Amino acid sequence: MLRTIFPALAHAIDMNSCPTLHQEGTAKNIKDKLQVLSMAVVEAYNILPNLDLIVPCVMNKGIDFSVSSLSMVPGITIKPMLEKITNGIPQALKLFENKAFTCEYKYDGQRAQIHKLVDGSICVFSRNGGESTSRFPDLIDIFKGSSKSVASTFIMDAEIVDIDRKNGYRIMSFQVLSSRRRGGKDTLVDICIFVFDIMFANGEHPFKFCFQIEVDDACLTYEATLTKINAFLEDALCSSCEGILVKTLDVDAGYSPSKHSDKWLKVNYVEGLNDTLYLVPIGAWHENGRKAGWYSPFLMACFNPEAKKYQSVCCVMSRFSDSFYRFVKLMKELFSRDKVLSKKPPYYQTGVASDMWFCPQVVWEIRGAYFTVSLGLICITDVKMDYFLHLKKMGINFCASDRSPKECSAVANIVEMFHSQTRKMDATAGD
DNA sequence: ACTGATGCGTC
DNA sequence: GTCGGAC
DNA sequence: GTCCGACGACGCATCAGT
Repeated sequence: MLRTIFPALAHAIDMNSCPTLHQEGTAKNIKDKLQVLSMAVVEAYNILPNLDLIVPCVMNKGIDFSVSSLSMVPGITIKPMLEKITNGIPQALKLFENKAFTCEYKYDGQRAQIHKLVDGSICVFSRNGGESTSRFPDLIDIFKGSSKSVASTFIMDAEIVDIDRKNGYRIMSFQVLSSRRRGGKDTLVDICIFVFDIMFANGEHPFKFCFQIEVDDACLTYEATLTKINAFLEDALCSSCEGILVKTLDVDAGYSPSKHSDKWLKVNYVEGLNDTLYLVPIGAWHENGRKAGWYSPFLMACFNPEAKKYQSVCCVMSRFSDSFYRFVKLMKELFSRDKVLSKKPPYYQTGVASDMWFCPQVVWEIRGAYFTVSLGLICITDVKMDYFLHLKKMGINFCASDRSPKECSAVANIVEMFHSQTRKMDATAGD
């Protein structure tokens, strides 16, 4: 839409409202002008995604239209600024070489754009611009109680996080936050709001102004900086955060709506789990659509030597590249005919009902960045019955290892890995 | 009143 | 949110 | 390098069938 419809719209409006345009100057000149206009319309849409307001303005201003022709309007969402994903702190440092920057925790919650309208009411919008005011009556109360005299209107960017105030202000996972009853009234899940940007206040656009800051640590060596940020990331992970955001403070710093901007960098995992998991595919679901005829996801299990049972650990997701499908036929041989069991065997322990069950045949190497834990189903009893561990950011080596199924990872190993990971995932909420 | 399938919105 | 692929 | 559509997990809400 940004690269097709809006430019076309801008051209159409302008050709219509300024018929003499194509008589002035060279073709290239006109093309350049329209290019600039297209960009301006796109930019305007990002801060005011409402064509009823943009179109009349473009018609009025013609080729002179620019983003400053319009203003944000409390009540209409700004397209949220997005961060660029990095694979670790060294990459972030390289991108911000010779730049001033700051680091923040990246909380594991729900993005919220909070508006105070001219009539004084508070509205909450989600990342996708949907209104979710009714889900957070307690947020409204907080703002009603605290912002009366500060600003008549504002638009701010925040993260809503679940916090356990009765238990040492522990920050709970997104999973717990999302278990809130919809439509208000929920006393079980207490929230906390971390505001990290103010895009609009009392009719002004603070983000248009450059930061005036004093730079700390300007003389630190690369190694010292790396150490310091590593420690900060460690703190964030220990505080149940998803990772950290590294934000530039340079002269071009500012809010860039709708951009996976390289002004914000996300570092949310470092190396991945130290150990590879060796898991056995014990079942699978049928896949539809483009991948019809193939299985996904696969249900993966580890082994419990005491109980002599395979216990489910996670599903292997279906995100296979097209090139992978060259091996589909080969793989299918592994899971067809006599290898398919008629029903779930007693030595498979899982609460999941997959479409089909396989004999334990092969071991796949699964790498992951960290575990999360979720409601439902079953699995690693030491963590909690009725919870299901999930590996995030998985990588799979389908070449399989040469281990036999019984030599796959043991339950105890996986539980130990879960408990020792830096990022703390709460497994006891809701009790 | 319970259950499973489906829908919708979040990440 | 991630990912792969088109541009 | 950037953008965008197609995906996935997972929660509650809703509804049809029992």
